[in-house]
Amino acid sequence: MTIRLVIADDQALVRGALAALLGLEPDIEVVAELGDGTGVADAVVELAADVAMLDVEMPGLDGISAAAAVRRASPSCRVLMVTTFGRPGYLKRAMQAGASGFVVKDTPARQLAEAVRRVHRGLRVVDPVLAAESLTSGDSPLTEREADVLRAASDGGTVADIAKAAMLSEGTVRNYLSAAMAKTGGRTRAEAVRLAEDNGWLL
Amino acid sequence: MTIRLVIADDQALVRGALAALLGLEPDIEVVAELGDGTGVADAVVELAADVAMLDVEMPGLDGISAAAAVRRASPSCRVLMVTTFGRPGYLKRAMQAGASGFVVKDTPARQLAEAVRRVHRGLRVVDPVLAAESLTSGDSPLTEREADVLRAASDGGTVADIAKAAMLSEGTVRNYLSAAMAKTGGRTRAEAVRLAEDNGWLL
DNA sequence: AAGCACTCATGACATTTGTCATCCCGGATG
DNA sequence: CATCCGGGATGACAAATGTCATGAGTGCTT
Repeated sequence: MTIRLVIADDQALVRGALAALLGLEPDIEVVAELGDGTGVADAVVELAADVAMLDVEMPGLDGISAAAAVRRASPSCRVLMVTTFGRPGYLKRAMQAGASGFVVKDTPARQLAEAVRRVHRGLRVVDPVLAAESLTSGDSPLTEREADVLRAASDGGTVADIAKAAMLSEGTVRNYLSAAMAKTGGRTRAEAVRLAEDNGWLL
Repeated sequence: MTIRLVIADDQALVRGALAALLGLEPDIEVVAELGDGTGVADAVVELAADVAMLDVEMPGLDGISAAAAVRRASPSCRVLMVTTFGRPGYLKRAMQAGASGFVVKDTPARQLAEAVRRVHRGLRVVDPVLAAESLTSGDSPLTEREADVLRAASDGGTVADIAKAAMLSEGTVRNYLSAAMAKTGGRTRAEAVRLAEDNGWLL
């Protein structure tokens, strides 16, 4: 009995290559390839998939939300997250969303099929390096608004821009930015954005 | 007679998957997989490769430099660049470095093998969307130092940090930043960094 | 009911940025 | 030879940013 696998990744090249690689395994059958997160839950139900392999960074519905949707729609289907960037914060969020595994894209290719089998068996698969980082980095210290403001600041606009985007007064924006800088340890707005992003605190 | 292909990409998962996908083609033989750009030229010579598939973003030697190295070491070997981000500036730089093709990672998987065959035949393969963007975006307006300073600014440090990193006076740094902001159209330092990065003007 | 954390806002203040004029030097380029 | 361009620097000035104290309202705990 083969493992029925659904793959979702926004980069078509990666998605296709991944499907080809895993399709070679005799015990794995790739039943669907999606380019974004929106249709994943439906596909899992419709095709009675056993495992869903999801990229964290995707247009439309992101991987974390898609994972939660899959778990809701089909609790018997395991979720394996695959990501380009090993942001510590992502790991915890993904696990809370019901993922069974979390690997980064520079893990050796042969380990991937094994990871799929493990999560299918109900085991958890977590990149050990990432797990360690996740423990040291801990939870996000940012409040929702602080994260919102940092996100709005991430494309480099002025305080006025951010205030407009977040529907806040300029003074308030500066306060939140100041708080975010203190909590992240950044000395400038841009540094705070970078640090928060690297930790996966901005979603 | 098969096409002897060398693949270099820093993400092991992608690299392996790509190799698996292309290895399925009867007329393509993957003779080497590398994780960075440093050994590519040597590998191409040693293995008498016909085509080198290189990622632009790699640790150590970047893809553009690796492409130039390959062309120098073995002019008969064609280079196909593959990139995650469709930065217009990369395209021109890659072509100037001697690449024959340039595709982004979200092109359909089946077109990839065809792209390899095309560059092997001596044809050029360029993502049409990217080609158009490249024309509108044009050359980098930044001088070398301006780009240096922007790069140093890209991790969010203060003017003092940048000055130290670039061995310049703080006033000079501010002048270069000001010039870079004017040329990129950014209204803040961070925005200028983002715009320059998006255009592929920072390497 | 009191305490606490989060949200939103002002106003005042010291720094930091961004802008501009101006200078010197060296290498192209006319 | 003169001129222009890039690299490097200084000083002055206006605007933006970062910091802090303070206040008020909401909602959740204990």
